[in-house]
Amino acid sequence: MKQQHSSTIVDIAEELHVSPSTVSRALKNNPHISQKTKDKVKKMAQKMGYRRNSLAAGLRSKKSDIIGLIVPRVSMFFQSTIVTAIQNTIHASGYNVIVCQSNDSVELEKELVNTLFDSRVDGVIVSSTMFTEDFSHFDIFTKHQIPLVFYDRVPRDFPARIIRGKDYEGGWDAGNFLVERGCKNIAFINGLQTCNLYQDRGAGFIKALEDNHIKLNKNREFNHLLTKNNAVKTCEELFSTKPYPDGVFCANDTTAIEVHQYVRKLGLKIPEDIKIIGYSNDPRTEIIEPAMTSVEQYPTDMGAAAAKAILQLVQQKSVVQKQQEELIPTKLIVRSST
Amino acid sequence: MKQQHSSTIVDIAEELHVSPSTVSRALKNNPHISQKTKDKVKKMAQKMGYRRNSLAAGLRSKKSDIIGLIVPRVSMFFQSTIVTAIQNTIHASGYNVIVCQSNDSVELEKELVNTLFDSRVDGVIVSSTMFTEDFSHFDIFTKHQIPLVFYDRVPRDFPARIIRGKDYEGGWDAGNFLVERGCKNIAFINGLQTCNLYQDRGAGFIKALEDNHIKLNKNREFNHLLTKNNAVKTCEELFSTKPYPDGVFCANDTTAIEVHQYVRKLGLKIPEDIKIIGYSNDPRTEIIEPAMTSVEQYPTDMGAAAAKAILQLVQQKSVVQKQQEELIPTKLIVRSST
DNA sequence: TACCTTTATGCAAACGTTTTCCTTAAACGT
DNA sequence: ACGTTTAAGGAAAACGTTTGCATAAAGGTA
Repeated sequence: MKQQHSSTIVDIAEELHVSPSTVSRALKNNPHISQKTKDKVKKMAQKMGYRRNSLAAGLRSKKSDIIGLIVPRVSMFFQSTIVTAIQNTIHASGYNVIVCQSNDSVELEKELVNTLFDSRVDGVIVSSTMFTEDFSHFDIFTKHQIPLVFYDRVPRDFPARIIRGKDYEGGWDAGNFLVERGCKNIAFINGLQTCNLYQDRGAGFIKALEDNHIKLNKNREFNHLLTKNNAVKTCEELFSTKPYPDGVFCANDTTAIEVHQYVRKLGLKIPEDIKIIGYSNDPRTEIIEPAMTSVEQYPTDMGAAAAKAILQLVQQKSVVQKQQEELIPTKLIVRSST
Repeated sequence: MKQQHSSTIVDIAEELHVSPSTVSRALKNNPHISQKTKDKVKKMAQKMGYRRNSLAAGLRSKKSDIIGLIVPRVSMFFQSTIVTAIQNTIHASGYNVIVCQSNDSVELEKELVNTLFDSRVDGVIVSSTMFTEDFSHFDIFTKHQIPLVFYDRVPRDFPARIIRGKDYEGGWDAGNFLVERGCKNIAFINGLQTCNLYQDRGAGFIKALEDNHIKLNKNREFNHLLTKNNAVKTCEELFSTKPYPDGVFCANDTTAIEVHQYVRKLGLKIPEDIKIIGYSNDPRTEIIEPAMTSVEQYPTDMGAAAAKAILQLVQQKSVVQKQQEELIPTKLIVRSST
């Protein structure tokens, strides 16, 4: 009953009185093998419960049919949607994905890079941590000709394919829309400036205000980790003195939701007294009341684009020499909060 | 510049005029190697940019230090939280995790089982699809002595470690609480009966009503996939005739939220006219207004338990012969919706 | 001095494939 | 009837480690 030793290509060969090479070729539908032999081999493989050892195969052939994926965390809506899209696309092409979470830790990210390299993955897709400014730990892939694609959180300058959202435009749209809706006294809660996302969203937002001849008061602008706790602290500061702002743009939805809850507790009416815009179109934004205006990033499209990019590079075994960007549009989803 | 050929243990050996075995042992801190040699080897490895080939190592040593994880989808809050917990715990013990999504497809699940086996993972953690009733495709692991742990969506009878929530108790608490709050005319929207979760939540819920001498009207009980669309359809049926139910228990939060929105559009007041309870304590439940009562499942604890279980089995190389269950408690989080 | 341990290292096989280079026999063309 | 092509398959090396066994040197003991 207990079958300790899983059968190998050699076992099948012996059973059938053919050579191991014939078995290997037959299983891979090599044209040099007759149909009759192929059938015979496959039937026996089936019967003996043969399963190929991909470690051995990968060692010899120098490819694993595995794509590595490094993401900051799968528990964020945007990222988990992307992971799903990537996995579906890649699996449909016969490759497998191994998903690793960096937990937004640069140290862990470096470790994961090494682990993936050690596993000899055929290609890598990365959305870096929020704190990654030096991307040199990814050099090992380019140095060894392993295709590399970044998405969303990406380096400014790195010889790789880059898929990113139009964060500048997303920020601009948010800023412009607040002004259009009559906001004069605007606050802006942005993320850490170590990350391209927040640099771009911020630059776009501020440009929109400038374009409308509105200036952003310096003490109405915040740059910090966009967590619940930080959002509350910022609210305490922001609403410690009147006049209150009449419009707030938050560079992520978690923050926007906290602000929303805070100002309602304060007795302010949304959108009459204050308008709020978030970023990412998280499912919570349409549940909250009044529903929140937010910037849609089309994560499914972004994931599919990243997957297609890596597949293309892997299949044609080419490594890009210089940065090559692809942009995914954004769209302001207008709801009751504005 | 372009370093095509990554250096191997043999390269280091030649450089240092020692044997490959010495290098191998030195790198793994084998006690038979002198400290001097270890230092020398490690320094050279570093200098030459050596990275071990884990395919080769795994092939020879018959272990990969990789734990496979099969989950239905990472985009659900409960699951993504668990994945994170599992990954953190396992990584801390020096193993790596490869995450695979079955997308709730039994076919894909079978494929993933094979892929993981082919990669010779050291152990496997599984939360099955909602439709998996026949678990025999997992036999390959037990047959080859590869430890296996199921969590959340688990088989009724399978020789493996099982970590599951107290769904029966969770259901009972929900039922009992609705009665306590005065509901007489109760509706129950449950998931597909192919899945242990919904069988248990259902059985517990109904038992609670029985214990309170309340009977559940058959046309107030639904069993279907718990999607948004289905929730709306069920609402249309449920609220097509009066009297409306005065309490609803939904076996997941997505459904509870849809019901919530539906009855508010209908002009009913929550909780005065109707009370609603969901399951899983999804972040959306505390955002929605009024905030929703829901059953907390402690996904982080469940993930940690699953990870510890597999690590223990892998490290002592033991395979369990008969089902062995560990239960994670649940807790009814009472909010304004009741 | 002879013998036994201990310590540090080398040798070579083994892991299960894939792949390069051959061999053989049959089929083909003229 | 001859050389030439084609089809089918085998032999053996190779991929980069790990590991059981052997060995040499150094140290300890009687």
